[in-house]
Amino acid sequence: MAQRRLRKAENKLVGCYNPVDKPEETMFEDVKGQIAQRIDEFCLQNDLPTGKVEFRSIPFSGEWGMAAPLFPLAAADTNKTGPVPQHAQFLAEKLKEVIGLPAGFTRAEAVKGYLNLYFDTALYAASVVEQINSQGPRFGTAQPTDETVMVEYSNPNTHKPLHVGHLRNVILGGSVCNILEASGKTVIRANYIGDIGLHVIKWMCNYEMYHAGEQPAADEMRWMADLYSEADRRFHEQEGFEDEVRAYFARWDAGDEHIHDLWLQTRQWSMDGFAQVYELLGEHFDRIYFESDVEDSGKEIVDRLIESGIATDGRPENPVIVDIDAILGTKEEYRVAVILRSDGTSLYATKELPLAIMKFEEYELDQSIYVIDVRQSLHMKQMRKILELMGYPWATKIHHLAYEIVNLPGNVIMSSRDGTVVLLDDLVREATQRALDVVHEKNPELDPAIMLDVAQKVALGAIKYPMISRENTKIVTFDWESALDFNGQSAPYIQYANVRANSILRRAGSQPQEQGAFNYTLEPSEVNLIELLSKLPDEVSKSAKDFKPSTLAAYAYELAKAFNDFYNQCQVLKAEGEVRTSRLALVHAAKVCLEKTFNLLGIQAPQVM
RNA sequence: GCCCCCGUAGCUCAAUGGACAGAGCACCAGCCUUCUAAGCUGUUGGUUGUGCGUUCGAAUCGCACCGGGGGUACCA
Repeated sequence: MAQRRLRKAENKLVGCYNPVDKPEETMFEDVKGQIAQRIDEFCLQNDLPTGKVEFRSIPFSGEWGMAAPLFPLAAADTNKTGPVPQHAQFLAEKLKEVIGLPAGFTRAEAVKGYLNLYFDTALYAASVVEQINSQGPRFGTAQPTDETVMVEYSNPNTHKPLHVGHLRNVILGGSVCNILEASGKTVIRANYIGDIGLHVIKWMCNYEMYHAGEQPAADEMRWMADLYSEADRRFHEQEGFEDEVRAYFARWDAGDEHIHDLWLQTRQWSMDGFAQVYELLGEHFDRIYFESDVEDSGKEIVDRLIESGIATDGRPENPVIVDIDAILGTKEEYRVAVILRSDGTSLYATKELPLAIMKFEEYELDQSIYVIDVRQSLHMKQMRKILELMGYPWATKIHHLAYEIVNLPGNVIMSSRDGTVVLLDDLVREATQRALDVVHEKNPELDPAIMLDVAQKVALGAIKYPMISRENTKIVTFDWESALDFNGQSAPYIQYANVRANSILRRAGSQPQEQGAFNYTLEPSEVNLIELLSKLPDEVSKSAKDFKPSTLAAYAYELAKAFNDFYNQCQVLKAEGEVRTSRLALVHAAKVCLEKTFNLLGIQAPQVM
C-alpha cells in the first residue's frame, strides 16, 4: 500500500515531464523524484497523508528554485496543535532537515509555510540557454500528437469589404492555429465564405443598373466596398430600388444564367480582394467552403429533420423550427431554432448543419473549432444540440471560440452600411506611413527598400497586437491614437528588443559556437531574463489549452521587457572571457524565444529598425 | 422575464486558488563620448462594483444584488 501511494505521488511530480519542452524539469527531474520520495517517506512516518505536496516556482527573488506550500498538508494533519499557517511553517522546517541539500541545489529555506529549494544558479542558467540554442526554432514546440483540429475563421461575405471590425477574427483565428500547431496538433485552417444572400443580390442589381460593364480598380476591395455602400444606400433611400432588387432576386432564384455568370465573376473579384488582405496579414487557408455549396444540402437536411419529427414544419404561415427546449424538457435554455423560412428559403442556420457534417465526413476531426463573434453563442449552442439530436456522435467535438467585437470609441459598432468602418487598407497605409517616418528619423542610412519593409512589419505588428493581447471575451475599442502608438506595451516594443539582440549578434560576428557556463555572479536582469526564457514551452501549452493568444502576447511583452532591462544593465560585446561567452549565448537564446513568440502570434520580426 | 459576457490605479489592461494585486498610457524628475533612447531608472497612484459564503488561504470558486454590454422564432 505504501509502495503504491509512493508511486502515485511520484507520478504527480514527474508524470507530465516532456524532454523537449521543459529544461528546468529535464535537469532536475531525478532530483525532484528523490525529493518527492523523501517527502512521502516523511509523511508516512509521521502519519500524514501523501500526495498533498506539490511544487511550484518561487516568486522572483533573484534565484531559481522550487517551492512547496505546506498548507494543504498542515490542514490535513490531525495532530496539529495550532493554526494552519504556523503548522505549515513547522512542517516546512521539519522537511528542510529531512531533505537536506540534494545535488544541484545550493540552499534550502523554510519561510511562511513554504519550503523553498534553490537551484545552483550557474548550472540552471547554462542548462536553459544551452537547450534553447540547441533546439532553435523548435524550442517551445511540443511533441506531435495524433490529434487533428479544424479551425474555421475569417468567414467574410463576398461583395462586402473586409474592415478593421473583421480583423480580430482573422488575427485571432490565425494565431490560435499557430499555437495549436505548436502544441502538437494537426490543424486544418478553414474559411467559410458568405457568397450568397441579399447583400450579393443588392450589389449585383446596383451594378447592372448603374455600373454595367465596369471592371474593378486595382484595389478590388475598396471598389467593391464603395459599390456596396452605394447599393445599400439606394436600397434604403432610393424610391423603387428595393423592388428592383426583389425582382432581381426572383430571377436569381429561377436560375437566370446571365445572373449566375455575373455572380461567379463578381464573387471572384471579391475573392481576389480577400487574397490581397490575407497575403498582407500572412494568413492562408487549407480549405475554403462556400455558403452556396451547402444551400441545397441544407434544405435536404431540413426535410430529414421534419420526417424524423425533430423539426416542426409550420409552412406556409410559419417557418420550420426545432423547439429544442420542448424536446429536451429544458426551460428557456436552447429556445427555438428557426431552420427554414416560411417561404422555404434558407437561413444561416440551414446551411450550418450540412457544413458541420461535411467537415467531419471529410476529415477525422478530434475537434471542430468555430471562431465566431460572441453574439452568435446561442445560435452555436442550438446547432450543436440539433446535430446531437440527429445522432451525430461528434457533435460534442464542436467548440465555439467566442470573441468580442471591435467597436469604435463611444460604443459605436462598425457597420459597412453607415460608413463607420475603418478599412483595413487605410489603417495599414496610415500606420505604415507613421512607422516609415520613425524609421527615417531613427535609422536614416538604411536602404529605402529595407526601410519600407521594416515600416510594414512594424505597422502590421502594431495593428495586430491589440487584437490578440486582450482576452478573447473583452471588447477591443479601436481608436487611431492608440493603434498608431508605437511605444510602450505594443508590438514595436517587442520587435525593437529583438532588433537589439540581433544587432549584438551581428556585431559579434559569427553565431555563438560556445555555450556559456554562466560561472560568474549573474546580474538580476540576467537571472530574470533566463527565468522568462525557460517558461516559453509552458506559456505555449497554457495558451493552447484555453485558445488564448493573449497569454502568449503578454509573455512576449514580458520577455522583451526583460531583454531591454538586460540590455541596459549588462555589457555583452565589451565583457570578457566567460561573461562574454555566456551573455552572447544568452542573447542568442533570447532572440530564438522572441522570434518564436512572434511566429506564433503572427507578427513579423524585422532584423533592423 | 430568462441566458451569456464584462466590472481591478485617472484611462487601457495583466495576474495555473498561494507569499507584497502588476504593466502600459497620462503626469512629474533623471539617463545617449558605452552593443540602435521605438529604450532605461525613479515618483505618484488600489476598500479588485457591493454583500454573504466555501477554503488554512479568494481578484480568482458559489449564491444574491448593483452597474454596463450582448442575446432571446423567420439577420448573420
